[in-house]
Amino acid sequence: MQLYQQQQIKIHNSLTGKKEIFKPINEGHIGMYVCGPTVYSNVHLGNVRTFMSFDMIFRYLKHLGYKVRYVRNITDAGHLENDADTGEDKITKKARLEQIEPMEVVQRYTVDFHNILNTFNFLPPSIEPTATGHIIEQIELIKTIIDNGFAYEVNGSVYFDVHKFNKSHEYGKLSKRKLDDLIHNTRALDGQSDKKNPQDFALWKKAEPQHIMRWPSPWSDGFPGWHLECTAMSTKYLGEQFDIHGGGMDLKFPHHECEIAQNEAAIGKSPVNYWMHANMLELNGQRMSKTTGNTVNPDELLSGNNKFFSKAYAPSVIRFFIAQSSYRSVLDLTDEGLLASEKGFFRLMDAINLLETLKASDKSTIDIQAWKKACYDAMNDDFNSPILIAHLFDAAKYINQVKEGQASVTSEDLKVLAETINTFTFDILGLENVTKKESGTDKLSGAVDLLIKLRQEARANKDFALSDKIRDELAEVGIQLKDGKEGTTFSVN
RNA sequence: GGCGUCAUGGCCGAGUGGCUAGGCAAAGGUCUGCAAAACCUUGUACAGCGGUUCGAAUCCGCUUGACGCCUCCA
Repeated sequence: MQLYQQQQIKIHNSLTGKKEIFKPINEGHIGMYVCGPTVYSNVHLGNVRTFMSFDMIFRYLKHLGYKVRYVRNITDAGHLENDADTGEDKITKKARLEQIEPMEVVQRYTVDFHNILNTFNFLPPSIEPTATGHIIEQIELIKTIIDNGFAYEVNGSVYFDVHKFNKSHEYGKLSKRKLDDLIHNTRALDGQSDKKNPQDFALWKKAEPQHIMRWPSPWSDGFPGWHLECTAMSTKYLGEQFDIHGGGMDLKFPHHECEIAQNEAAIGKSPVNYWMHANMLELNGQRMSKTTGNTVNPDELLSGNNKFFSKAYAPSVIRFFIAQSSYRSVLDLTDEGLLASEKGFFRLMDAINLLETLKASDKSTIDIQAWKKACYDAMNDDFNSPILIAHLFDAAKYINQVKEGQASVTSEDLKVLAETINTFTFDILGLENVTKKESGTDKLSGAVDLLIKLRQEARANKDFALSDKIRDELAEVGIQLKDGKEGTTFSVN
């Protein structure tokens, strides 16, 4: 019996705008695709937030016993800079700017991306395919769409015929747009386009002579269009229809809309059962933007080397901060917010670290099974991590109460409590117990225990000058002493 | 201009047609040699204006404001 057979998940489906009971296509198996980064610059913090949300979702689904194939692509083929035919590939542009090979740019920023995600304790996806590794699949997909009559070739480029598609299908159903509205609101393009209609989008672009990234195709030496790679790779690894497709809110239109259109045009089926969109991350109440300077890189946030934040924050603190809001809400990144989360985070860690010191009684003063169920209920409700965290704090309070002798727990319940809180905090939220030192722990705690003992003696002798000196100077090097009923413990900040 | 999302206490941030979210901050108390930590107690919030309802902050309409997409962007 797997856990998922006892838990019923609800997911907010962008397609319907409602929370729906989640039912995978194949029982016990889940296919999940998330649009990955374009590796032409350092990974964006907002990007990290989105992937972190899906990392948590991936972790929870796995915890429930599902066999999850999680595919997150790397876009390394570059997207067009604009609609015009003179549009330059983003990656090519950067390469020229920096006088290096396109694939060198891709390599550098792919490594950066992985480094950042590792720092944040991400689980790797099951498959991380690259767009350049799937050119053949994309060409085959274009052929099929042309054969089905939904694309046309002009001067070596191939475009998706949105108007024709819309006659038999519903273009815009994900983003709730009507083609008529789009027609009336499309700006006039500068220069000439080969497209029949401005709403059409490229499946294949003929490469200009100076364009370095290019592949042969039946139509021209060129490169695939913006939206094609995700369709090709999701179909290849997850099948024509799969369970969950995620990404940032800003990808809803046109990117995801076009993915649906490509799938329906090629295969005749809508590819995804549950579309999930993570909301935006703001910095001090405003969208992050390189042009206005209102932006901070993940490594700058982690190092504290930036002008927005008063200090460096541990990766788990940032993770905790993000988990304290719902993935569907706009989240405002501020120094105050991070400071508040940091305090809460360490309070939670301190409580968890007290678990092994708790003494069991013959009676529990809370209903541990009800608490455990509440944790699952929170995550089952569209992965509501803020509610889960509220329950974790309830447990922290309970742990402290038991420690203080104001509450009690049976050894059986203590086991359930410890197991559950560890599972949700570390396995599912992906937090790391940073107050526990990995190496040198024994030596450090041996030394601090000695100081604690000396301080005890000083206090017994009423030599408070000495005892306070030990306490205060330890605090200065980041070691906080905590006097409790059972003696003194310490934590390292 | 079009489409969409959202407006919650000092701050952050959930949720809900009638019953405590939670965190941070604040105040009082317990403990302590004094502190810190921990625990206990306290705050009665839901943009404005109408409407539906026995009852709405929660549903509907309008107004105002913020944000996203419509052009690469998670």
